[in-house]
Amino acid sequence: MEIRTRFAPSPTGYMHIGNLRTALYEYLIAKSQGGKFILRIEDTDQGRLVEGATDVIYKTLEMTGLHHDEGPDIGGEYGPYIQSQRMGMYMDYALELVEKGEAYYCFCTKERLESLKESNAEGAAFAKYDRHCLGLSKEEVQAKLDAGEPFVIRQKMPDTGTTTFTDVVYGEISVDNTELDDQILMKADGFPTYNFANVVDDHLMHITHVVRGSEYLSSTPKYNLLYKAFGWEPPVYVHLPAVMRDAHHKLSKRHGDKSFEDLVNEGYVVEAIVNYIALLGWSPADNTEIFSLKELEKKFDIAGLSKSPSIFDIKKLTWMNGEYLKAMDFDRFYALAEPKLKAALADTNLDLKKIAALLQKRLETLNDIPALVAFFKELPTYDTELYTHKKMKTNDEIALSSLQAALPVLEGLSDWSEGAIHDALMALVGELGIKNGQLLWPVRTALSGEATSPGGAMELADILGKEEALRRIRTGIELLTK
RNA sequence: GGUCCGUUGGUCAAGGGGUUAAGACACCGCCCUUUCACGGCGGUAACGCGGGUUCGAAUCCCGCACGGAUCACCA
Repeated sequence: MEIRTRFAPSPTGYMHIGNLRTALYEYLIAKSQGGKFILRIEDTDQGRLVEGATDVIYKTLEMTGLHHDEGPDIGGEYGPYIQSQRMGMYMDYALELVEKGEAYYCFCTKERLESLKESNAEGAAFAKYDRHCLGLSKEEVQAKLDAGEPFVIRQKMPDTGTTTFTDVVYGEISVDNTELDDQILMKADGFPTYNFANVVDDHLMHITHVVRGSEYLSSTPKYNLLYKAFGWEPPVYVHLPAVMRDAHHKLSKRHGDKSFEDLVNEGYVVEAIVNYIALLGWSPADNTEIFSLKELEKKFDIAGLSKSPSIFDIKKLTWMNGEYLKAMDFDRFYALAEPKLKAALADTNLDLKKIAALLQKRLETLNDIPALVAFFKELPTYDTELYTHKKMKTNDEIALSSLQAALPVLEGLSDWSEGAIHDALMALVGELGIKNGQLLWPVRTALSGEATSPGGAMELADILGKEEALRRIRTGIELLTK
């Protein structure tokens, strides 16, 4: 049987990391078995509708490579794939259940339900519906219907026994049927409740594996009973532990946690984000950690899913991002870095590619670029203490004489290339009989004005160009002469 | 409160009766090096608690504690 999974997000305007991980696993469960991954937009919460929100979903799936096989934008056999366009069909299904005696009309007012809860007493937050309307005769129901009384349709739960289902990650779970409330299937406005619509949609779309957050674990018995009431084959359930911000809170946009697009804007590469979240709640049979989506499709196995929540660790993502940056070919890296470099180094004639090449092995995120390259544009004011470096065996005095010796040598260079600069400076080191660092550290410092820089003396001199490099060395000599 | 679920280093996690309890991130140290990085090598650090079962328990069972989820005419 072909595996079919679905991603059913609400269009909220951004892609939550937890949702993206759910989508990833749904995609992988299907694709690792040659199945289909379906997109269904659950937009029935009119109050939460956000302009352009569905585009965010399409765009995210596109960027991450989680291509769906069926969906609102590309169609498919079991549409429509937008829930708000399916609204007409649910009442018939609910009525079918009423026919079968698996559901019943309820005319109770909200006020009555309210008072029911209040009378429930002793701190118990939960009150089951008292089935006031279950005993209504056909005639009574018809009379109320004819009178135009508003109604809902409730699922009739079994009075006895237990409902058991097997979840792929959590194992066998049983619940006493007396725990189950006669939940509402159709609301008074004629629309289905989320739970009901979900079951009907999943069945109609031939979804074989329902993959969702573990918060649905406790309502799954009701889902299963619904399938049973219809005489439908229930799906395989795969409940996923939450992605947490810390030990006590789920990741949430409202509390300032980053969405997928936030991370992208902060300079994280899409592949690294996907790679990292794949590992939040799942681990491969071997010990590898870095893999592409394609590799994941081969490697993925439901057995590697874990039961306990995992905390999103931005530090590890950051490390992984650096790994991706280092591993990608230079052209791609340059394409990503160029906009940042251009912005940071506007109005200069610097060779951006050379700078990018220096940067590639030292970056963790693209957004680190501006701070790392600012000195190329303008020499920062710096303290001469920078010239003192224990390991390089330098101090102000040595730095001054080194810079003074280097100046004429560099001034006399006609070929201003990294190789030529290298040869000239190394020759000078030999001539002076000092250690490499005693010449090169002061030069690097004078050129950058920073304690650390992407690249050493020769590289910086080359990129800055003869005129600017010499100017900075003279500035260094001046500072040290005071 | 009822019900359901979870608990291995700071974090992600492997391991499912016998292990010196993997690996990765982070942190620390050393090496390499013209800085910083990269790279290499090494180090600190964990089975929530209490009972059982067993020759032997991180692993199986039962309690407990702690944490989370859920209990809408929301999705």
